[in-house]
Amino acid sequence: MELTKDKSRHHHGNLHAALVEAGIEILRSSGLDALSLRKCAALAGVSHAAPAHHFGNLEGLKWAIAEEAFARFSDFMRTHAAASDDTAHGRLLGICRGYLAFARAEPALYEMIFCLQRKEPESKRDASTSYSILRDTCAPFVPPGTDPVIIETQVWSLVHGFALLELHGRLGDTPPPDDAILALLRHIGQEPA
Amino acid sequence: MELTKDKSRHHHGNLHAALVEAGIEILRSSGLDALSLRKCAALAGVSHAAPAHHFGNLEGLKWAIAEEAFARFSDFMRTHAAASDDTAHGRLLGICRGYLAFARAEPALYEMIFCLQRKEPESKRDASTSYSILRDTCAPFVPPGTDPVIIETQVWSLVHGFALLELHGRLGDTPPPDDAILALLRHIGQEPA
DNA sequence: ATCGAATCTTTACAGTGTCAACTTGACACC
DNA sequence: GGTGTCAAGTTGACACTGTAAAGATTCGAT
Repeated sequence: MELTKDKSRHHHGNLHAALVEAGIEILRSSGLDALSLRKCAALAGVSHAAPAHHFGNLEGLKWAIAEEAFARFSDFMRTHAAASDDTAHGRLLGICRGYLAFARAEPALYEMIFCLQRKEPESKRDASTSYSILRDTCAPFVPPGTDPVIIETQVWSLVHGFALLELHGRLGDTPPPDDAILALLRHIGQEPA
Repeated sequence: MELTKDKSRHHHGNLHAALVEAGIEILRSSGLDALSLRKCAALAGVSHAAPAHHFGNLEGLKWAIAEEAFARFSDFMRTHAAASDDTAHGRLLGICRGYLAFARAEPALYEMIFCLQRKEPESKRDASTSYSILRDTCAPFVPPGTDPVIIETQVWSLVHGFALLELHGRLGDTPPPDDAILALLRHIGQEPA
């Protein structure tokens, strides 16, 4: 059951990473509610109070896990963007499909990173790279004189809302297909007729 | 501190409603994480195990609170819709503004009702009336031959995503104004150019 | 080799959900 | 009136949680 053996040594060597990996494992197998400091400690083969020493508290551990999760999340979007048409619209649809694919592939991870209340500014290496993907992909659709944040927030809101509604079972047993929802993005940046 | 006095009687009389009200009070003052069976019991002036007798478990209590919350949520949407232009677009913007206003006025309540994982089909009287408001308001925008669920999900996703992103602090200190985001809805139901 | 600091363990405590057994009260029935 | 029955709450217990304090161990620099 333990991910790391070698209980001989007092010092673990790389406990930080081991605890993050244990947390991801628990999230995957048992969901967000099952994540606890003590279970991570047990899975890493370490005493129950060790995680607090590294991360301060449970929220600290969650942010550490989130940092790793954001990296995988960005990869998902990049991969799906590369598999789409090499046009502005194709790339936009691509990252949206990647976004939704990640939410379905790693629901607990997805829910954790986005439902985690941000109190301090996030570290440079996690969410900001995901956001820069969004920003770059949205750039061709920003009309002159418009704040890019508006376009980015429209896209993000639509995809994020859809992902969460489906994840929480609000869309019933047969949610509408992704592309039907994403079709709204064909009008992104257009002036109203 | 207790909401209900009269500790003389063994039977409370209306403990169900009292516990729901206590839960709402706790959500308002201390947020979603602070909600617990025991605190509700204490606030209602009753023993710690009484809530479980009524609601089975914590999730049962949450669903009971959600039922009341959905009613207030529907009122919010109706009120804001009535205060908007009496056109199809005006009503659509109205319920969206009501949606966002509720999320800001009662963030813990909002987060609870929508992040609660649905396991059994919801009871008839709660979320379905909120959804029928959405359905009725979206009806004028459904093109012939299109599944109405698609239009409804597009609207819901956009507003829900925006509300949650703002609530969780993902949009920074100065989120874009509501109407700038909702402007995307001017194209709802249109065929792509 | 030694000292200090970082790392992890041990112990302890309060709060949580949940269960089983018990008590109290209300109500119908004879 | 007495009685049985059942729902409504209480009490006590248990396992689990986060978190803090204090002790043990190991690493690293001097």
